[in-house]
Amino acid sequence: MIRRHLIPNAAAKPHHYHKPSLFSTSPPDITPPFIHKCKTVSQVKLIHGKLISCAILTLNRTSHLISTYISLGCSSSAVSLLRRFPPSDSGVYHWNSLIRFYGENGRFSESLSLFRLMHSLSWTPDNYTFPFVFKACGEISSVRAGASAHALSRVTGFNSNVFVGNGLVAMYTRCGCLGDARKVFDEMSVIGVWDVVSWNSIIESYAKLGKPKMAVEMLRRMTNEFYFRPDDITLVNVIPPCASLGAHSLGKQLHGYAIRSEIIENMFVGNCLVDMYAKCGMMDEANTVFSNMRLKDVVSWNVMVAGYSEVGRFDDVVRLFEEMREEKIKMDVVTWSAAISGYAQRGLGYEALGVFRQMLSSGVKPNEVTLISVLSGCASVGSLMHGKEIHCYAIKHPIDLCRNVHGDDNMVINQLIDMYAKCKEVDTARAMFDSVSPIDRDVVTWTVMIGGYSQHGDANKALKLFTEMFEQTRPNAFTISCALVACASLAALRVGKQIHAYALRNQKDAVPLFVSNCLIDMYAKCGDIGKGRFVFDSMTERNEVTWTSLMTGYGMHGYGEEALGIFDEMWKMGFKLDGVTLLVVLYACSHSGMIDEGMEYFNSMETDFGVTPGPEHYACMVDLLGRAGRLDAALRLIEEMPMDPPPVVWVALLSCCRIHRKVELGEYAAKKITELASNNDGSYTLLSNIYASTGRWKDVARVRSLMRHKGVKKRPGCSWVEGVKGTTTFFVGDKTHPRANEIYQVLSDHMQRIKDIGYVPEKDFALHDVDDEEKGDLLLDHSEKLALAYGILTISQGAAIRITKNLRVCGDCHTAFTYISRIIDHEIILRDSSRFHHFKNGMCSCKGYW
DNA sequence: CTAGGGTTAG
Repeated sequence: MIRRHLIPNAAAKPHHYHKPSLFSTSPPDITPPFIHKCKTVSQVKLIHGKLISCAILTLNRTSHLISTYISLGCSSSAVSLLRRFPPSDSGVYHWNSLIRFYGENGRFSESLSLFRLMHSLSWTPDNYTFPFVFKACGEISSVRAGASAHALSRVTGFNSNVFVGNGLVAMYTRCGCLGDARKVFDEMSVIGVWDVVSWNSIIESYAKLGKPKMAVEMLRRMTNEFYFRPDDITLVNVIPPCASLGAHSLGKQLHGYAIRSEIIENMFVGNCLVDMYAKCGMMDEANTVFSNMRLKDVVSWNVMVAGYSEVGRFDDVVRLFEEMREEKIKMDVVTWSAAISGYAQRGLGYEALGVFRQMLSSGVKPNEVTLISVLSGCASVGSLMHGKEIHCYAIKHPIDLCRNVHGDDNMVINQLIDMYAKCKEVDTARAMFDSVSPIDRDVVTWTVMIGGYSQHGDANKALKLFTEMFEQTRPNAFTISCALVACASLAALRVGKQIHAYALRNQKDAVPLFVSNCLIDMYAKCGDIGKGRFVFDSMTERNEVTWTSLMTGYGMHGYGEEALGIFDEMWKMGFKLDGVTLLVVLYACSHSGMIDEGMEYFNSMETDFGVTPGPEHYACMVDLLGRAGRLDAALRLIEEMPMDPPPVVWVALLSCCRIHRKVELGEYAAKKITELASNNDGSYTLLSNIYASTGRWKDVARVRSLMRHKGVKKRPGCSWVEGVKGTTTFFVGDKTHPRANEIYQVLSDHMQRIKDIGYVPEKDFALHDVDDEEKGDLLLDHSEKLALAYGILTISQGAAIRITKNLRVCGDCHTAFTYISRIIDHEIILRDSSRFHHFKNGMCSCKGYW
């Protein structure tokens, strides 16, 4: 009390202080504006100390001190000052400032700690406190803290404040609690405190938490029932839901409203509109909005790029990309990632890699999305080396293989598994798959591995994994289609049917188009083209792949007319016909012996369909002509090729030489294959068989020894037959089956019976797999014959016997099967590496073209 | 002294 009136001693002034003016005066001059001029904490502390020593620390002065401390970020001093005072209404302001200060600096946990401290010191938060607190809870996604603050706001009666209510809705949204957000929103209506922000917040809730329909519905109620005028934030919240719903007419209305209300000037609204039109595939409209935007940022460009990329207008993607460079738009990680992914998705893997390098040199840091994009580029071109490089990059840089930008996904590791599998390193892929603990595997992890096995590894392993998967998770449409591909390659009709049934049982809406396409392919490759047609007929939507799949099916079953019919229809319907379509047509002609038609299509490829023939088309034509015995024409075609003939073309010629026993031409073709440094195991076997068929045994021995010398391994032929209890596989001369004796007995019985009706073994095929002289009974050993015998033994009368062979069927077996089909009560459906043969009543559907 | 915003992927 006495010291209060003491005058500060001027001599106490610290000599090192550079602004003596502050201290050259007496206490009454230390006024608030003066204190606020302090630029450093130490200045404030000096004044603080002075005031204490003068005992003139009034509440009023303290208040200015506290706010100065807070504004300078020295919250500890502010807190220690606040703790000295009993709670008061005016003091709450300082707590609010403190809590806000931490929030503004992203220190949300500390913000909440202060709130708890304040509460424990018996201060009562007010309507300003809660919004800061809820914001902090939302930012750290803590429903616990949020809900307890919510409870406190009820106790204090501040929950009827519109700011508090809006803060709550936002908080629950950020915590992912849509129900709670909606509850708060509804409670607010009871006390009638809604404002535009409340509506914006609840719309945002639905938009962010995956309920676009409800977001749109809330917009309707906001405008139609409660007559609120949407503002720029409303539009930014509701246009993305329109985009994801494909609701372009509502989007257009909002666009119109934005123009009338001049909200269109807001760049964010513009970006949303561009994105909405782009996602609805309306690139012209998107471009109009984009061009009319006065202010654009990198996002405006990004959404345009993404839009063009989505609809496959890749030239426009590149154009925009170049324009961005010219206009010096600073590209961000999204721009680069989108460009990389655009290239990768078009199969332009090396271009994708090039863009990735440019990105690195531009200094923009790649993120998870960038890496998966560039990895998919590596996968698309099968570049293992680059893929490994990216893998190393991911390890060396702070990129979490098991986290995406949202922190909840295995994107990078899944993409790595996919990349390794597509680069034919299936075992490496599997090792990575195994390194992900089962609990962390998601449906994509399983799908890429199953897809890897079904396309580049062992389809049996794919199906095994598919079964294992059910222990942990359920397949999606992508998984299903991968499994169907595996069934198709194994001709596993039974499993294929089960998967088809599963897809039908578990469909939410319709079976997706691409799954149906896989089904057609699966049924066709499993020998049931009728069921493939059934799937085709029951589809409500078809694309070029659908039509091509059915056409391929008809082609490989020898239904040339039907295949050509499909092709004509496709053409009439205006489908884009590409190299693949044409190749399928040519093969259909080849498999049905339609030489003239094939020639006609081939000759008019460029003029009528605008497709330049590639090496595969030439190979197919060589096959077509050669098979028909027109080997000279085939050779002429090769010589007329505008490019250097690749090995496939010569292999096709060689295999025709085998059929027609043309030794010299065969040798010529084989020489070409060797010159092209292609160690094709099939070509050696073919050549050796040509020599064998003409009795040139020394040459046979020479080729065999050459193969041994060069380490060329002949792929072992094997056949499998689908039975009730699963699939049984036979190799050449296989005696490992428990019922081997019975199988051989059945086989020799049948062989004897067909000899009686005119079958003569074609001995030269015996050399297919052996190199000793015992040619006699060896024909009996062929895997397809063993499979057939097993089928006769186990499959019920009248049912088809379905056999699949990994190589081309041997000529003698083909003849034998034709005879056997006369004496057994089964249709024999044989799939070899090139097509289907349906043997029935002494006829084969291939009519000799195989 | 108070709350709310866009884009990229398998």
